[in-house]
Amino acid sequence: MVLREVTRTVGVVPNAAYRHFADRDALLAAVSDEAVGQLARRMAARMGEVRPGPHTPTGARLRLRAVGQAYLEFARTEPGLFDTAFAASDRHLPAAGAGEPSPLDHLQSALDNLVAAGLLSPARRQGIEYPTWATVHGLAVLLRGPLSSLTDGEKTRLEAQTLAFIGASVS
Amino acid sequence: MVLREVTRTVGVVPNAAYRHFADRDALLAAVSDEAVGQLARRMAARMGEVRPGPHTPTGARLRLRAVGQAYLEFARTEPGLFDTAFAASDRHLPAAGAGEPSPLDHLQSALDNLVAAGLLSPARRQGIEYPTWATVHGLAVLLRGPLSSLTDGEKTRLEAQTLAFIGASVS
DNA sequence: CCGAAAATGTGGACGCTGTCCACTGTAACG
DNA sequence: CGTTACAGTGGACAGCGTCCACATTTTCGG
Repeated sequence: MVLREVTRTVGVVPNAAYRHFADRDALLAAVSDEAVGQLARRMAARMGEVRPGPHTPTGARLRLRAVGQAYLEFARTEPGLFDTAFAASDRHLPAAGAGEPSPLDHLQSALDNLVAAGLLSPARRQGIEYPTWATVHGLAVLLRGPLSSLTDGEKTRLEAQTLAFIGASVS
Repeated sequence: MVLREVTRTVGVVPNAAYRHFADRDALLAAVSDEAVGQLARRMAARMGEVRPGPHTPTGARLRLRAVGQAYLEFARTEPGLFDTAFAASDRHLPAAGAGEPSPLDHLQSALDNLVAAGLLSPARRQGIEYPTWATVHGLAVLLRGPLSSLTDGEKTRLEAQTLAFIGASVS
């Protein structure tokens, strides 16, 4: 339900796709990589909008919040890309080589800022990116699944509460 | 990739399924409901194993942990059912009518115990089931996706850290 | 106990999907 | 200009979910 659909919107016969992608999964993986990149860029943009310096307490806190907000915003405004990003790609873990920073990289640096600002002890910092990621990711998934019947207002409030929930555990 | 597969393992022609389910999605929803029920029962079982009383501080904390552990254990030992549970069902939100308690019901009561034990203020209790659920659910999803390459030991440690993460935010 | 009615299963077909093969057209370039 | 790589075409295949008409079994009230 993907390959033929893509070739159709491109206006080309299904087999033409095989000149560019090995199979359906390779096509999906390419879209997934693009989605991960978009998410990362959106995170970077939201972090860039924060005024206080990254090593000030408020600056660090606002940056962590910005990362989470960008994640949830992406999941809500680009549901298709969000789904695809987590349906196929291996690009979530920081790229071994160079390349643009992954979403996880941005989360890491936001958490490092909290440490630099003295809000998070290095001991608690250890490995906390995963519970943090899980919380935001889980909310994004639940909001598109079992909680999809909530109103937009309720969803927004829940997003705020969840980011506060993270803040309480992370400092 | 479901309907014909099921009828095949049952040893029956594909059309026979239509005597029992309206279509593929209805079949999937039925399996999903069963999966949600199994998850709920597993939670209840783990909570039942906790010795200290539900309204004692340790009892309340251990019950919340038991709920989370049951969730993560279910996701790891029954990946197929876990996926299906969240692919179709509407039975995650507490059943409006009677019926057996949903997974969310168990989480709610564990959180209520924390309040009764004096570990969680009623104000913070408000709506906290969703960030809590999101954290555990998100971890379960990430462990089967981007974090699937972790060793079993790393996964177990991460599960423990995540439950501690919740504990830090919930009390 | 029998016959009607309900429940369950069968066979064949349809349009859709991803995929393979052999073939055609077209652009690049020494 | 001719070769070579590249991109697209046409036809076919098996598998999927679904629909229809038909057969078989099970259940039950008179």
